[in-house]
Amino acid sequence: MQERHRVSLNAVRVFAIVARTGSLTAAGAELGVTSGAVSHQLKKLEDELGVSFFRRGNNTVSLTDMGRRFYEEVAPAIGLIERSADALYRDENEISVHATTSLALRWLIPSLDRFRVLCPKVRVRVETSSARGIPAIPDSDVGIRYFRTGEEAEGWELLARDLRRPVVSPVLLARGNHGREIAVADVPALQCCVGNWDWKLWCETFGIPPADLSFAHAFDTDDAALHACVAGLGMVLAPTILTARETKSGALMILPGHQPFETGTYRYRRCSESRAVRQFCAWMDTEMRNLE
Amino acid sequence: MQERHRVSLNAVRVFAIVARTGSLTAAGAELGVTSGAVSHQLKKLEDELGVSFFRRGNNTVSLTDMGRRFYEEVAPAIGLIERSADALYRDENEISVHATTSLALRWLIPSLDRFRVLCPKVRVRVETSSARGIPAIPDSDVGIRYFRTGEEAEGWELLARDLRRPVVSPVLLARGNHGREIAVADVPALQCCVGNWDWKLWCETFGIPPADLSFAHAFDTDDAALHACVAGLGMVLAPTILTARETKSGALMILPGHQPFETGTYRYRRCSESRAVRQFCAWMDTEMRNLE
DNA sequence: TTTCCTGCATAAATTTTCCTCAGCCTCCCT
DNA sequence: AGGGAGGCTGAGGAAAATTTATGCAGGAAA
Repeated sequence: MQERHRVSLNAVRVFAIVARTGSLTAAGAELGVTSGAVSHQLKKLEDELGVSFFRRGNNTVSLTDMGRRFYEEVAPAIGLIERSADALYRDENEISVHATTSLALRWLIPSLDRFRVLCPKVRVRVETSSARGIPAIPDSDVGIRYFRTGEEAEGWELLARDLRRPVVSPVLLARGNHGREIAVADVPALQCCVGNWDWKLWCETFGIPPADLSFAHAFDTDDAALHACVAGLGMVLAPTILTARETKSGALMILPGHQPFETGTYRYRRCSESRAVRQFCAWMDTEMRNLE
Repeated sequence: MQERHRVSLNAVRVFAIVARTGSLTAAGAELGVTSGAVSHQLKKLEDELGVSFFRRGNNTVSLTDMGRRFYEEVAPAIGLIERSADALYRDENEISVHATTSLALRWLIPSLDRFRVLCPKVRVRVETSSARGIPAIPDSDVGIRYFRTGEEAEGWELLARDLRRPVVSPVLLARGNHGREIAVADVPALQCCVGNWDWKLWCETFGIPPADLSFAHAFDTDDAALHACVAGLGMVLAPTILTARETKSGALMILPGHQPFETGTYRYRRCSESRAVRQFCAWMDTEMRNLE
C-alpha cells in the first residue's frame, strides 16, 4: 500500500456542515464553535488537499464544482457514521425502567437526580404500571416489582425489604388523642390493595382482631392511599420506603406503639446486560444501603 | 434536531484500523503513531460512546459483537471518505507534462528538483515523445513543444525563444584549429531534424553557401545529436537552452565567431486549470527568466 | 521452571492542534 | 453614510493528541 495522505476526518465533517448550511457562522453554531474555528478548519483541509471547495465572496461562501462533488461523495458517509455511532450511544446509554406506580412516584423519581449526578450520560425512561403483579415486563431493561413474602422470585434480585407500619395524618392523630394512647380502632383504615391483604397480614402478625379495624375508602395504589392519608382520611399500612418524605416533613406520623413488619420485598430484574443497566442497578443498591 | 453527541471521526478511523488489523501496534504502525496513542484514542471513543468494542486479553485485543457490528457499519464509510479525499488530492497535485524528448531530458528533468523544492506536494509525471510536431497532446495537463518561426501557435504560451548556434566538442575544435580561425567547412555538420531544416535556415540567415557544409551523421533527436557532438563526431546547431550544462562544463564549445539566431520558440499549453498546473507553468516561466 | 519477549494499559509530560478573541475588511440594508 | 452581518487572519491560550516510561500478563525459549 502506498504512502497516503490522511486528511482529518473531523475537518471533513466540518466541511460537510459548511457545505450543507452554506455558511461558516451557521456551521459554527451547529458545531458549537465560533465561525473563526470553522474558517481555520476549512482552510487547513483545503490546504492539505490543495483544492478550493468554496468560492469566497467577501462575506459569503459558495461551493465550487469540486466542493459540490466532494460533498455529494462524503456527506452520506459522514451521516452514516454519525447515525451509527449515535444509535450505539442511545442503545447503550438509554435505559427503560419499569416500576409500579407508587414505587416510581415515591422513591425512584425523587431519587433519580442522584443517579443523574452519578452517571450523567445515562438517560432513564421510567415506565409505570399500577398493576402489581405483572409477570412479564415488556421491553424494559430493568423491571422492579413487589413480591409478597413467600412469593416465588426466581431471577429477581433483592432491592429492599418492605417494612410497613400504620401511618396517619398528624391532624387525625391529634384529634383522636385525648390524653391516652390512640387505638387503631379510633382511626379509619384505608385500603390500598386488593382484598385488603396487607391489613389482614398485619392483624394476623400482631394478633389484632380484624374486627377492630374500621375500613373506610379503598385505593388501587399505595400512592393514592397515601395522598388520602395525608389528607386526613385515615391510616395506611405504609411501606417505610414510600413515605420517607412525609414522615420526615411531619406530613405523616407513625401510629405510636406499632413496630414495622415485613410484608414482602421489592425486587428488580435485568432484562439487558448493558453497562448503563449495570450502573443503574448498582446505583439502586447503594441508594437502598444508604437508606438503612 | 436534537442535541447530538459528536464522536471524533478520527477516533472512529483509528477504531476501524484496529478492528481490521486486530492489533493496536499494527494500527499504530499504519497510522504512523505509537501503540499508546492508539490505545488512548480507542479508550476515549469507547468511553464517549459508553461501549466496549474490544475484549481485552492481556496482550491481545479482539472485537466484541458490538465492535464487529460497528466496524461493519462504519468501515465502508471511512474507506469511501478516504478514497474520495485521496482521489481529489491526486487529481489536484499530480500533473502530467508532455514534452519532446530532448527538452525533457536536457532542461525539464534537470530543473525539476527546483520545482519540487518550490511545490513539494506536486508530483510531476513526465511524458516524452520524440516526434516534434504532434498537434494534440493526449491526456496531459501541460504540453510543451517546439514551434518553428512563423508557425501558427494559437493558444500556446511562450516558454522560451530558441536561440541556436553551432557547437562542437573541444577536442574537435583543437584538432581543426592550426593558428587560424576555424571554418564551418572544417567540421562535419550533424543533422538532428528532418530535412536538415535548421542548417538550411542558418545558411540562409548568415549567407553561408550550403555547399560549404559537409554533412555527416543524422539523428532523430537533438539529444542524440548532442551526444554525438560531445563524442566529437561533428558540430550541431544547438539550442542554447539544451546545452547549458555542456557549455558550462566545457564538454561543448561554441564555434568561434558565430552569433546565436532564433529559429523558433518553445511553447506550452495548459490542458487543465488545476492549481498545480498553474504553479507548474508559473515555475517554468520563472526558470526561463532566470536563464536569461 | 525460569527467563525473555511481545503486546497492551496507564500516568505524566510534552507536543500539536484547535479554539477563541480581537481587529479588520467588505457587502448589504436601511 | 452608518451599522449590522459574515468572513478572514494572527496571536495566545486551552484542549487534545502523542510520546515516553513503566507495569503487567501471557506465551515462547532455555
